[in-house]
Amino acid sequence: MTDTSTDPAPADAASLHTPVIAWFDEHARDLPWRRPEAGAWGVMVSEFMLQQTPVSRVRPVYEQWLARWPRPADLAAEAPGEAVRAWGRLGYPRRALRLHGAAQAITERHGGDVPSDHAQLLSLPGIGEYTAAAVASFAYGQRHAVLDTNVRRVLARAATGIQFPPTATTAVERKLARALLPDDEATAARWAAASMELGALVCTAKNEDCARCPIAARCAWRLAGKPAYAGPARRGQTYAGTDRQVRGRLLAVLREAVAPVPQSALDTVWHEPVQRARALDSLVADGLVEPLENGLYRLPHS
DNA sequence: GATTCGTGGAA
DNA sequence: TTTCCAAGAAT
Repeated sequence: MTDTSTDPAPADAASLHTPVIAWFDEHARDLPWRRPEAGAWGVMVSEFMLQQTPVSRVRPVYEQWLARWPRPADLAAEAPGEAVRAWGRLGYPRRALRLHGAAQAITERHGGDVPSDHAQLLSLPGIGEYTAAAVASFAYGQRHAVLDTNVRRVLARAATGIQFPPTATTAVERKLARALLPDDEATAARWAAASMELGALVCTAKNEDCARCPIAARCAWRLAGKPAYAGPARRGQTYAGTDRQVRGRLLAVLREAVAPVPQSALDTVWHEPVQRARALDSLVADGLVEPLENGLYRLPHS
């Protein structure tokens, strides 16, 4: 072993927490779902909306939702189609359906309060590994490894020394995240939010700003000379011409409509009849569109 | 484990 | 203009 006593310390757990949390105290964005009045329901709604959708687009829709449905029971009492309509253009509208379903489950099984138990959260529709940990940590201050794309990138760089984490979360990443979790519950929750914010604002996927990073001196990736990503090519997602685009156009028509629309109104959104029919069928299968007996279509009423 | 599922802003 | 990618989940 060579003498590395003059080199910066490697990124062990304790040396990361303090500077990252201190940075967070100074630079955290004032987001509505971080305010105390948001409550667990506000945190949960924001987490659904933030799944693959940027903060800037979520913010206005979030405000509308919380004003209209301040508690889970308020949303649960609505037709699911109203959730889909209010989802607007956030994308991935199945999230709206799942959030509505989660609100119903909370109303029926949890007395109308967002559960604090991780396993109970995980059992709700639309809540997976990340969101369950996020709600438990952000809303209830619990100690969980919150592994979103930001945290995974921060850990990949600071601790592992690679530019990007693997495509899907691995067991190795989970183990690392747990090992780096502060022992104290409140500190762990703070660390989760802080490390995520660092990835969102400074340690970004493109154009990372190491000059503003509180742990740049201990970052394994930077110390290694920031080697380029060596893993498999991350194939870009084409969109034009896909079923997803057709589904999006079909649903846009139904969101704007105040009454059920005829087939002919849906036919105008796409020229190719086979793909058009396949997309509509898939929307019906997903429960996002409700076909009526008279050949009309609408957002789901039940 | 690989695919599918929207949308729009920025580089 | 094209490409990247943004607090993932479900299958």
